[in-house]
Amino acid sequence: MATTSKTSWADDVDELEQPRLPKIEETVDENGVRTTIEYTVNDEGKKVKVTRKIKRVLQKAVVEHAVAERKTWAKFGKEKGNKPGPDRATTTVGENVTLKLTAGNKATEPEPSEDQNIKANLAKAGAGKVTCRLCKGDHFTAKCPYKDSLAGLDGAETPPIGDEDGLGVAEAAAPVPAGPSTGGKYVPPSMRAGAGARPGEAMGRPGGNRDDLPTLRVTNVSEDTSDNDLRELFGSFGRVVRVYIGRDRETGIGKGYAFVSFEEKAVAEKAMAKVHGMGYDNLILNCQWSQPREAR
DNA sequence: GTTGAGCGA
Repeated sequence: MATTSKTSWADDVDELEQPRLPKIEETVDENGVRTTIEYTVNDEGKKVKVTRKIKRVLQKAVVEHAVAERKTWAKFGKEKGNKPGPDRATTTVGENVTLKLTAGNKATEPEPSEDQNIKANLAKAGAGKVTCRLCKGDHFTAKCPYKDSLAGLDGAETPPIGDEDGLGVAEAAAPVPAGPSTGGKYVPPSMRAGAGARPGEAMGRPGGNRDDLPTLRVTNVSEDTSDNDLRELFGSFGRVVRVYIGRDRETGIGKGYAFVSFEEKAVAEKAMAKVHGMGYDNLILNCQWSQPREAR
C-alpha cells in the first residue's frame, strides 16, 4: 500500500538523519573548565538542551614526543581548518588500550573476575600454600620427612563396618586394635599403626620405599632391553626387587639407562662388580650406585 | 647422551 508521495527511500533517510545530528557548542574557560552544550531532539520530538561542564584535573603531562608532535599536524578532510585536538562533536575519545606482551599468561592476569575472587577467598585459609597433613610443614604429605613415623596418626576414628550390633569386631579387637581409620579403606594388618614395623620390615625386607633400597643405576643399556631382560641378568645374583627402565614418555623407547633395586646391599654390590663393564647387546654396561632422586 | 612417574591441598 503506497501511502506517501516519496519517490526515493533516500528521502526517508534525509528526514530521519537530519534532526538526529546533535549540535554541540564547546567552550573552555580560563579555569580549564570545558562546557559543552548539546541540542538534540528526543523520542517525543521535543528539543533537548544538554549542558555538560567538565573540569580537567591538571596534571603534569607526560606525553610522548611523537604524540605531541602529531597534535600540531594540520587537519584535513572534513576537519580541515579546525583547531588541534579532537572535536567532541565528531570524535569519541576512548580509553587507552595497551597491549602487554608477556611470556606466559599466568603471572599478569589483569583483574580477577568476581567468582575468581570468591574462589581466592575460599582458598585464603591455605593461601595457595601446601601444608603437610602430617607435620604441617609446607610440603606435600607424600614428601613429608616424617611420613613413616607419623602416618596413621591423623583422622578421626571410624567404627569398623558391621559393628552396629555391638558384637563381633569390637570383641575380637582386643589383641589387635583397629587403629586409626584411613577413611574406610582396607588396611592390611602389617600397615596398621601399632603393627610395630613398617610394611617392608614386617616381611624381613629393609626400607619402605625405593630410595631405601640398594639400587644400581645401569647405563649404556641398549634401547631394546626390557626390564625382564635386566631381571634375568641381575636375578642371578640375588633377589631383584624392582627394575625401572628410563624411557621416552612419548615414544616409549629406552633412553639407555635403568635402575635395578635389590633386597640386599651385598647382592647389589656383587652384581655391580660383575656387570659393570660387561658386554650386553653390543654395548658395554655401566653400573654404579644410584643416588636417590630427591638427593639430587 | 645416558639419575625414574605420579599423586596433590
